[in-house]
Amino acid sequence: MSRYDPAVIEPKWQAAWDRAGAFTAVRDPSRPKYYVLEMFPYPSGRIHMGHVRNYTMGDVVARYKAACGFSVLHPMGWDAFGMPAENAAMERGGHPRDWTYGNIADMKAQMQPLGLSIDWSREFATCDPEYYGQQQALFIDMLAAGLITRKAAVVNWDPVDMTVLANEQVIDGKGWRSGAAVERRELVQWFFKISDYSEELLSALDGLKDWPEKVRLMQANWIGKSRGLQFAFQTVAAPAGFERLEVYTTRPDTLMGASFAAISPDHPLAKALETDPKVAAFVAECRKGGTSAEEIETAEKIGYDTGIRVRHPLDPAWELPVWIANFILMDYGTGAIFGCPGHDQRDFDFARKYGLPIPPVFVAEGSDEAALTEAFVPMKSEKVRYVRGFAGNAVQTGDEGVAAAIAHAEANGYGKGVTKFRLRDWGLSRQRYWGCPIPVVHCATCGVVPEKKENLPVELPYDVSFDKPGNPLDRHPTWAATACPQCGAPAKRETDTMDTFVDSSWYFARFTAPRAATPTVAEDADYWMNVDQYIGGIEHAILHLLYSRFFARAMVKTGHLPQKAVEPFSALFTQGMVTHEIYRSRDAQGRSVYHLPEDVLRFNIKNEAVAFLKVDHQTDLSELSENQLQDLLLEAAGTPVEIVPSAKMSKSKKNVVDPMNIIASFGADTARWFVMSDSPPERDVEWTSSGAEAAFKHLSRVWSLCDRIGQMPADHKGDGDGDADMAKATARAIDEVTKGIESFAFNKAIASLYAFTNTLSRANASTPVMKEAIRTLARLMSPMTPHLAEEIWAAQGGRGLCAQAPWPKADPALLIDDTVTLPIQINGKRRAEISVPKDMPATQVEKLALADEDVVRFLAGQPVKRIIVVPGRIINVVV
RNA sequence: GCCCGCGUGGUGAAAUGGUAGACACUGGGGACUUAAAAUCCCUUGGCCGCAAGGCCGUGCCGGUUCAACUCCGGCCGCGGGCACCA
Repeated sequence: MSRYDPAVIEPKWQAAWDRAGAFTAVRDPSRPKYYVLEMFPYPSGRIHMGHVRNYTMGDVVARYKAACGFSVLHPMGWDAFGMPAENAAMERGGHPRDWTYGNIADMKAQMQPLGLSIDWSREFATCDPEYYGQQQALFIDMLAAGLITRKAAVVNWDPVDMTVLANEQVIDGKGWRSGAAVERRELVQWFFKISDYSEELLSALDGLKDWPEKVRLMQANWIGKSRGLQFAFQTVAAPAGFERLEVYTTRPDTLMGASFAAISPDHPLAKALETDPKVAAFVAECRKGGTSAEEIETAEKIGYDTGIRVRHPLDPAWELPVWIANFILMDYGTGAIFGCPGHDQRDFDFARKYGLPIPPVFVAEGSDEAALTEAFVPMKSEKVRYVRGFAGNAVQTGDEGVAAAIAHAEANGYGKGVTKFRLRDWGLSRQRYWGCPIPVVHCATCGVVPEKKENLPVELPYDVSFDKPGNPLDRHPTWAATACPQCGAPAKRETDTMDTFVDSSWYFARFTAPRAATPTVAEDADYWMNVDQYIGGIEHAILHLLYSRFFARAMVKTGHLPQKAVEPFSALFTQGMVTHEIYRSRDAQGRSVYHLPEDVLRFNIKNEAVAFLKVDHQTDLSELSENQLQDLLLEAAGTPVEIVPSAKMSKSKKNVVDPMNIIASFGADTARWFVMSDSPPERDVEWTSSGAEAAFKHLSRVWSLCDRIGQMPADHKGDGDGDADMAKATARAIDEVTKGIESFAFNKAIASLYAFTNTLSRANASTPVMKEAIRTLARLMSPMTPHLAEEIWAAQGGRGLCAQAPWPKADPALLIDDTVTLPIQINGKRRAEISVPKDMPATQVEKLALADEDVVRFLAGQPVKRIIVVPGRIINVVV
């Protein structure tokens, strides 16, 4: 009997696929197409288990769809611009370009042994000038189409390094390198006008039927459409030009609960007041810290009473103080609010802190007015009783109250109902080197002028240094010097580069014609778009996917994509992470020390997991049995390590498993089989070494089963029903695996394959039926374990490559059982079961059930109140 | 702080209103073996019981239903995102 040796068979079949050009995508109008895409990776240099899982999922779909007769496009590329390359250059020397291309080569070499059905001829990296040059062409067209603008934006400013920091570079309000307190500072930046599409991006979500509901919800909340009231307060004692203070509120029904007005520290009025040193000091205090919403919203709420007053719109005699407050965002609404502490927790906390009144506007229906200990914020759909209402009924829902308040304001001319969106324009300027240069020129006479398309790409210079902080492009001696594309006078290039989200917002379109001299080619985009199945991490649920949806619209508008591609991803699947338990010990100071799984010996004693460090043993551990090892370790009391529950694999916790080690020990098919089995793909999967071994054992069992069937005498006859049973089991396996793959329930498809393999290995059917069954098994396994499937296919007389064989079809007649087993519940608890013909009428089933001896015993003569028969499902007897 | 998820045996999970624990891992027992490894077979939610069988059980509390892991309300815990990480 031969041994299952993936190291031999895997390279062999990969070479065979290559020779056959099995995965080269060809535009074939006679066949339906299928475009499957996994989110392309950042080239960190090492693939990890998350990549293996992501690409295996895509590969299962790609191979399955190819078997179903589709012309499949399954490309791969590299999201290659970004900060890590610059950080590496700063920390270790070298150049971002060399670092990146080196990593791409390393990662590609690690991906190839997985046997993925990728069309590598379409590969590109976003840092290829060929790619980003086309991105610059897109930018120029978008600029001409009015989709891009320039305005001020707030950035994290490191006052010591004199540079802009990314949010992740701001740690506890301090710059990660300098340690200096970060400030918020305004800078003029380029923006994509994504907010022009707010309504469109929101309403089109309804059409994305094959997207997870949670992603659509997150995007809808992010876009944040709200209906509210905008009105102006008349100010008292405000500087000239600030006679009115515009505010926006989504709860105008709480207007009578106003106890103060508050403006953002970035509000023009706050700026006007900065001539007062006390205001200037307060505003400076507010600007400390980073720009992230998390940081701003969790910071302690502080305020400054400006001394200015505003008149309440419903009672000019009623004056409210105007505060500057750090939690008011200039980007949202008008940058000014009225505070209603009774019904907003932030306003409540603020009012408490500064001793402002907290009047309730409404109370729960049936309650009386009482002093509040926290803000009362019921759902807007809930009915409440207004004790300080001014519009609509005394008892009404919040929604009704809001509508009535807007109507009241409009009728009385002090405000109007407006719709606002939370979505802001997309700032794309980055003051960094390793990104796509923004293709514009600043000319003293012509102003900002786009570069001519024939001068593209505007290429990054290679001779840059990373010895100082700041943007190397900005301090390059010659690069920025150019001629104005309009007047020809000496002019300066834009030295900002683009956000890397731009690169990933259209790569899926570029894959349809990756070498074209234009961003896309109409015939290719027409044939291949849209992406039929997009697969990636839930962490991209909002930004990447929203930006791509915007870009698709922009590309339609500028003629680079057909109208049908406005929603570029027809179906989306978000997969979970790969996790691993963590091994931790403590050093002399009690600090955590983490250990790699490969340095730890882990086993179970009576279902109790224990782990020890593999250290300092003179004996060669590999020669000992597990029992001997247990004895040895327990006796020697090797350093025990604590097993910490699983978390996402990360370098800092050292809970990483290198896919290359797994492939070296067990082969790619085992790694692929394991990541697809057990856990549902949208959930996190726990990597366990025992699980990987079990996967390998199972594949070895399939291998020896194939061997055994191959050696069966040709004239072997099975048991009486052996052939019929095998045919039924085969049909069921085809049906279940097909449904599993179609519904992204790969774990269930694999469970069916386990069951089918068990049936097959215990079956006694005739030789031709057994051979047919194992060929079907090979076909069904091939999306998950393509190399093993080819080997079995070839051994059992399959024609051509398994990878190019059609998907098996189940005979529907074999899927139907003649009799069904019906559980019988008494008062909802299962007490008995009966077997009946599948189409027996309910009345007859009822009689049979009540006559069942277990049922009679349980009922013990009690009268039956009701009996429910769900055909083919269950019977419930109520007494 | 805000938005979105998730929570079922010792473990990964299955069941999406209808028999809770399919399929696996681990553990326990057995066969084979001089012995071990490998392989194969049986068993494996908890409690009570000699057994037949019974009771309990899907993070916690409450509700809807003939019937709830599944739907609704509230809480707890964990994870993802929050616009310059990708």
